[in-house]
Amino acid sequence: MFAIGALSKITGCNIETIRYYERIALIPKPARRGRYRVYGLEDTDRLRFVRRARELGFSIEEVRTLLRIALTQSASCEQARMLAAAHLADVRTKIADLGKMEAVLSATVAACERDHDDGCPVITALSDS
Amino acid sequence: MFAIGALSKITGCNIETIRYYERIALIPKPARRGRYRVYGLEDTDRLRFVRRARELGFSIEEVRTLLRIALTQSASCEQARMLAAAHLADVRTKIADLGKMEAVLSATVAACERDHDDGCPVITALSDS
DNA sequence: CTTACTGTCTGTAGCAGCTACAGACTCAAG
DNA sequence: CTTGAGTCTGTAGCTGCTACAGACAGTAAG
Repeated sequence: MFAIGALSKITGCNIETIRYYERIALIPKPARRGRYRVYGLEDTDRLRFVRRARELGFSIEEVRTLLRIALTQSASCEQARMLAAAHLADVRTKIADLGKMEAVLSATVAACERDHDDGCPVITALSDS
Repeated sequence: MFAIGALSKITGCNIETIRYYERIALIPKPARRGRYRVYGLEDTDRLRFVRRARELGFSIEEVRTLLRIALTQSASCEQARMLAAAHLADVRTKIADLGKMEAVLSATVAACERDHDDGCPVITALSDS
């Protein structure tokens, strides 16, 4: 049994964020010793789950769903896979979008390093009609 | 000279967004005919500039700086390049982060498609200590 | 001329997902 | 007894829009 600061250190999750997750009921309200929150191993596991899912880019609502799936006995694998697959597609789209940005940016920066005599290529790239 | 709806269509920028950009002084306050905003070609150029910069992922503050650079005679190429290069690095970091997510996600989804007999791999990946 | 419709106006509130206070309190060590 | 670290609640802020509500302007058809 430990306080919020310890939980924060263990999980690498900001104290304010932990309280935020509690407020939005992503993690359950913990027991109290006096007015202080006290946590146990289950809380650690749960928060770690949340944090990992967040690190993989799942939205809060998706994490909520994943938790629901994880906590039911009948652990609906199908549902979890669907969710993860949809999110994966999302991530791939984002990578593609960023890839396009990267291409344009690196080209313009390179052009700017080569010749910035008649107008900055960076500015030109944004101004061209 | 045209109204905000036309500007929106020309630039592909949402009406509400145009007004938002005006409010935060990213674009100048346009002339008015009665209470209606009227725009000209300069406004179109400026908004296009903003929109392009945003599409390349520059933040509002970065766009502001880019505009300042673009609008000064002495068009500091160096500054623009620095900004773009910094942003490029940022984009690359994001791509790398998303790439890591993608790897984990695709691996787990694939595992889940293969065998979901003893526990869903998706859920397990999030739960493992 | 009236009616209807479309476009525009201002102002404010909401979204995600935190983060950052202020100001009060509790508790253990020195 | 004091000091410092940790914790508490509650609220406001961040980015970059987006979505209303409720009013008004301008045009076209009947």
